[in-house]
Amino acid sequence: MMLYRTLDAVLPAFRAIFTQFDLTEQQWRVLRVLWEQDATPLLALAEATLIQAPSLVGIVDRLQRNGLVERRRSELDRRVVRVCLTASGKALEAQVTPLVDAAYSDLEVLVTDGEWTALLQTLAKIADRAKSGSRHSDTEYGHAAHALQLT
Amino acid sequence: MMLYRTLDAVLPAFRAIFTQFDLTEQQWRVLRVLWEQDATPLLALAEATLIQAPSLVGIVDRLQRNGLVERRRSELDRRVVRVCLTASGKALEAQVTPLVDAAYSDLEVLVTDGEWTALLQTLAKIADRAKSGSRHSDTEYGHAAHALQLT
DNA sequence: TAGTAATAGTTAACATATTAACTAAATTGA
DNA sequence: TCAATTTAGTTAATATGTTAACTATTACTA
Repeated sequence: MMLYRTLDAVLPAFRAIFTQFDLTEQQWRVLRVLWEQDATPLLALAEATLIQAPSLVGIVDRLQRNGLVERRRSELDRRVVRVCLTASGKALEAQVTPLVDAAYSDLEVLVTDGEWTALLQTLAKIADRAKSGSRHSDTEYGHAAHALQLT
Repeated sequence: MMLYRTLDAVLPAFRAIFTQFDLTEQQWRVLRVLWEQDATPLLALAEATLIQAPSLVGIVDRLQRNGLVERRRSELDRRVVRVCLTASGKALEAQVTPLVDAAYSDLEVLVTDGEWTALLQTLAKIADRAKSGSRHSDTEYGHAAHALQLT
């Protein structure tokens, strides 16, 4: 899959940045959301980062262990756990973001503006339509419905 | 990253196929290569599947445990382990491939031919140039060289 | 209002990714 | 020819992905 090959080529540059701060790519994805909206409930964080809840639990565990975030149980709805930045977690933004932005800029130079917007549009289109197509397989018919859809 | 969102939308349709045959996506990627070129050395398999060797060891372990492949040590160069299909492994191709091809066809319908080829070309361009760019960071300079490159 | 269903988060079990270190076998070069 | 290096594959340690099941709360409904 070409998507994999592209990720495979692009990610190392970003990982090189993250390892300098003892972060993983996923941990950065979580922090990036929190830098925008602190105190996000865990499930909302899962949706925003495209990381499923069970994975996120471990990621937040490790961020917490490293003193970058903390969990706070909501008083209004005691099922909700809000993930909050600590002082160190907040401070990290100023260090990491410039490097990541610069790496993005390096990427954008590789293709023309037109190619870039066309790429994002096509990917968005595929993601959108593929997702709505696969929703039907979430019915009680399961695999059978999906197999039918393929023929 | 849009690439993630796209994979996230596209992969479930394929996974639904694989689970019917007790396969994972990675196991299928390995089989797909073997169906083209049986008896492939493990490291060559790693390169062809974009799966790193340490991951591949476990994947081949499980394929072997399920009776789909077997390991054969080369006589010419006794370091080399060739991964070979068993009869069941070969038989699986006729079952899985049609379903996967159909799923691909479903995807191709989502966008025009022009968008599709433009997408692949742009991704290939990015993958190619990003990879050659990051090769420099494999020098003795390590992170330092990379940080410089970013400024 | 008791009983049931839905929701938020977590745990469990297994498969995979990533980096470093390690073994065995081959290759190289003084 | 033998010591140093390289190569193929593996192991180890840690982080993440995936699915199912489970707990604690809250919301819904007869």
